[in-house]
Amino acid sequence: MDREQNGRNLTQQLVHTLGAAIASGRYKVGEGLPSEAHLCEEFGISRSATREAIKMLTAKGLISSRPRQGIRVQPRETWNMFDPDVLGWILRGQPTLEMLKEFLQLRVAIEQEAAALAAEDQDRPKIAAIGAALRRMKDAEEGLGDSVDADIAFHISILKATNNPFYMQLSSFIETALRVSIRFTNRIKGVETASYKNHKRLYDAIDQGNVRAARKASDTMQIEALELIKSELANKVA
Amino acid sequence: MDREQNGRNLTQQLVHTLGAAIASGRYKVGEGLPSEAHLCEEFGISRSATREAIKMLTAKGLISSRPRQGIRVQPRETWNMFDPDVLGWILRGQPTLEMLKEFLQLRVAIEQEAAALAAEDQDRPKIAAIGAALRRMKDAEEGLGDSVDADIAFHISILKATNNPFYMQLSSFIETALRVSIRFTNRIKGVETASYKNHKRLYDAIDQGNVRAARKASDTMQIEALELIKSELANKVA
DNA sequence: GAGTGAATATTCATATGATAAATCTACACA
DNA sequence: TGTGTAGATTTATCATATGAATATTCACTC
Repeated sequence: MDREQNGRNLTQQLVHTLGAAIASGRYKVGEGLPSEAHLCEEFGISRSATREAIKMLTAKGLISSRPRQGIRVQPRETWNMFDPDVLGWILRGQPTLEMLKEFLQLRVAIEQEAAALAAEDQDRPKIAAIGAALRRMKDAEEGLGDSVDADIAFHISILKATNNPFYMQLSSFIETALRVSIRFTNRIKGVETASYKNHKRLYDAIDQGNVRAARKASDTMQIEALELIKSELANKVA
Repeated sequence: MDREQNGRNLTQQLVHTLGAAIASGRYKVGEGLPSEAHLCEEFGISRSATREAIKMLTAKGLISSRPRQGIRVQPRETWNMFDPDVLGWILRGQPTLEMLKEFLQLRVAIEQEAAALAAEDQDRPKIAAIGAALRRMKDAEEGLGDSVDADIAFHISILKATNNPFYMQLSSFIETALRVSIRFTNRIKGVETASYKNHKRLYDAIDQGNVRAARKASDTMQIEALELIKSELANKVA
């Protein structure tokens, strides 16, 4: 194993190496990974480090480990899909259009309601943070700063403005999903899709506490992207 | 530590003991847990077992561990709230009304869209499974079987009918949230709140592929509960 | 006195070897 | 054919030693 990989320690490195391998399907569900002893040899590290990596992957639901049975890949239903690492491993591979659609179907649900909650909650400092993110998007349109980062920051700031820890916790999920989606849609359309106008409409609705308008603005933004992907999917099949 | 705790091995036991302690707030965020060596002594187990438990909790985002700094409780934002274990530890404690409200706010988003997706997708076998769960609810009303279990099975079957792995993965989240919520609302109202009629309306909408009606039926079911909790919250404050 | 940097001590990280526990497999036996 | 037992394999746990990282302290310089 490449011991220079980032600043991570051995255990972390192995976790990411194996996690990515499992997510990519290199090890099939149900089948076994190499045994503990075999992994040590393969990566040239001690049993402690290996076992700790195995335990971390177990905690994320990717594998199980029992005496005499060995280490097995668990069915995907038990994977902690909302764990940022797991999500990253899945997406880092080859995100299929199908997968992108599934992401967006969840984003539609989450972000729409988040916008509504933010509008309802009226936490002024946090709404100000949304405004700041909006300005960053405008700046980005004029070449100042990265537009993808600004776009993501905007969406995250809305989640934070819900003051609901569950929505806040979805930040990393949304961030990952969004980054992949944006890259993908930009590739399809050949242009940047982030539209300042749509985002401003959403911000204004939240700022004014207009729950219904906030929900609608969020919905509008996402349905576009979802339709795009669905039509791409249809093309692929045809 | 009680070595007879379930069939779990030492590491698992320690994970659950510490996880529950952290979630309950026994160890404050930012502050340190006892050091590795101290934990070994306290629970009478070896360093390997202790370290593996620490790694599992790290993987779930509850703690961090660095040389010379020790083991620290991470801020709640980094906890994997959607990990069934973490969620269980949080709820097993004393779920506050506030927390219940937050759950429900997420359920509203998820289940509403899930119902819409199920109606749109029209996966007949899975819709049949929703019908079966509905019948179990009816039976439960007549004293055959547990009504809470039947209620939960109904909601889970809708998630499965979306054919979207992200929604499916939320099953355990919804199950936990639902079980706690039902117990709570029943206590408040002094009666069973599961209403067969509402659930049937939702099933019919999905069965007929009526996306709009499905969304609305799901929404109606949950807004009721949310309003109940909100008014309880208002009472408490007053 | 303030700031800088080296020495120190503490704590986690890794390695290794030994033993225990779990459980699958196969074989002998009824 | 079914059942129980012995053996083999693999993870689980323990114990101990050494390495690496870093917060703290304190002496030193300006």
